[in-house]
Amino acid sequence: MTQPPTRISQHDRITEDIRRMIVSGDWAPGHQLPVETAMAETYGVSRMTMNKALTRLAREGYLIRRKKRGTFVAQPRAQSAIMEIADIEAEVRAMGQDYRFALRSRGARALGAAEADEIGSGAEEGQAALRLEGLHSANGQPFCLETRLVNPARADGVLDQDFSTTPPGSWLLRQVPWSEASHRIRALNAGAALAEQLALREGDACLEIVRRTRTAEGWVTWARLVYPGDSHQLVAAFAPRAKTEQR
Amino acid sequence: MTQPPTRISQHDRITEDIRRMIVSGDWAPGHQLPVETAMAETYGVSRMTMNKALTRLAREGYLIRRKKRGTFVAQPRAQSAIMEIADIEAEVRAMGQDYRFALRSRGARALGAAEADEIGSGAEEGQAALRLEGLHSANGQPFCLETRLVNPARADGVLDQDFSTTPPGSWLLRQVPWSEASHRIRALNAGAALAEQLALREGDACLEIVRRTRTAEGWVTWARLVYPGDSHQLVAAFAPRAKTEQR
DNA sequence: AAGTGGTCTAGACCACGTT
DNA sequence: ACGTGGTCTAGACCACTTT
Repeated sequence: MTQPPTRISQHDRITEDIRRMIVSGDWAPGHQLPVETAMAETYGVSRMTMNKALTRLAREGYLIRRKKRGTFVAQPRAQSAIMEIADIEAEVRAMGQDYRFALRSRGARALGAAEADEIGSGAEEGQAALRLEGLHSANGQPFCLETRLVNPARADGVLDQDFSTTPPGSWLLRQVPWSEASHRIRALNAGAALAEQLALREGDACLEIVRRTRTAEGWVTWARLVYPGDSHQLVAAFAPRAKTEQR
Repeated sequence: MTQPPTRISQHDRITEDIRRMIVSGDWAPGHQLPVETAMAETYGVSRMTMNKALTRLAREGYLIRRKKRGTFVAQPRAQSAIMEIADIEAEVRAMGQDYRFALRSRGARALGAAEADEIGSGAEEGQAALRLEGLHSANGQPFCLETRLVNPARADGVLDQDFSTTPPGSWLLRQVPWSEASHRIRALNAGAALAEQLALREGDACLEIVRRTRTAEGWVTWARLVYPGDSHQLVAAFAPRAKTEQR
């Protein structure tokens, strides 16, 4: 009952073993696993340890567990996947390129009705907001045009902050901990103004990402990021094959 | 020591309690939590139960735990987020629209060098592949043009399958359990052929998603999905504020 | 009624990293 | 050396669901 000289924990070993059976197809979706106590005995561990592995696989979406029914291999999720949207500065630096941010315009003003509606999360017409527009560039080339609205009530000191060369996103990230964000991605044709800012021809395809950030207390910031479509792409590596943490 | 008449488990209650402290900002990033034993006593549970809650929060990315150092609130991740890419049929139906798939072309042939390179995951020039092209439509309007390559060696029976009205994605999902996928998203201008297929004007912006699917044994399928950029958008709701399952 | 997973405990030993 | 989290156990009771 003593552990062999391994560095890896029992429940990790068991978790990986079962996961391998599933992803290799040896255990097809719908396959029923032995009962917990039997598997514990098979692996030579206590039921608690076995339970830890099975519970984890269930939370990750590989298994479905039902009382009295048993434990089954889950159906893979319908062609869905997960895409990470990275921080712009980190993304540029990760490519080994020089990163710059330049503020183009700045102003404080009240929200319009359409803006408040777009922002959501309790934003109201007439509410004060800071509006910023700036350009992210990589090796001197336009990389992303950012338009941003910030709620001064949810970001203390934002009005005193100098964003002339520091992107507001980075500052906000440090100041407003643990906010939530929603995203929307689409393609659009560059208009005249956009084309000039991004050094494109009018009509060129661009990738637009709109990010809305909030805390439980209300909206924090709204950001629109526009990338030249031919040069930029979002990438998600081979990775999360199971569903997200379900909270 | 007996439980009060709650339906919720202790570790879930504790997990949510701590999570709330973090997302509300009461515990800022970097904040050090009391030691596990002390917190267990505070909550009136055993150390194992306390550990379950803390371990889970650490796996979800809210906490960083270091031996001898202690447990700390993590820094929020750099402006990253998670985007789900849904199944096309489900997506259309979710909008309450009529879904159709129509196969445009089909053929079996050997992979070219460039194709094999693009597919990756062990795909080799000269390897047999099934090539499919079809159009997904919603309420009779072109919704997405799909170009797909399938590895017959990894998808038994695919050559005998009739995809004239059934999208290959749905079939593959049922046949090839628990594969992994990587994704790439970008914007592009519609060429003449693409514009005709999607009923757009030449030059209109489109959203392109390339999905590569594989199992441990090798590549399964490669798919290119092109959406009219102005009508389609990817959306990720307010949700995963913590990092993905780390595996 | 019975079988299954869900939860919880009290105690123990270990690995690791700082001191 | 010491303090922290990491892991593990043997046993127990409960909740849920099907028979």
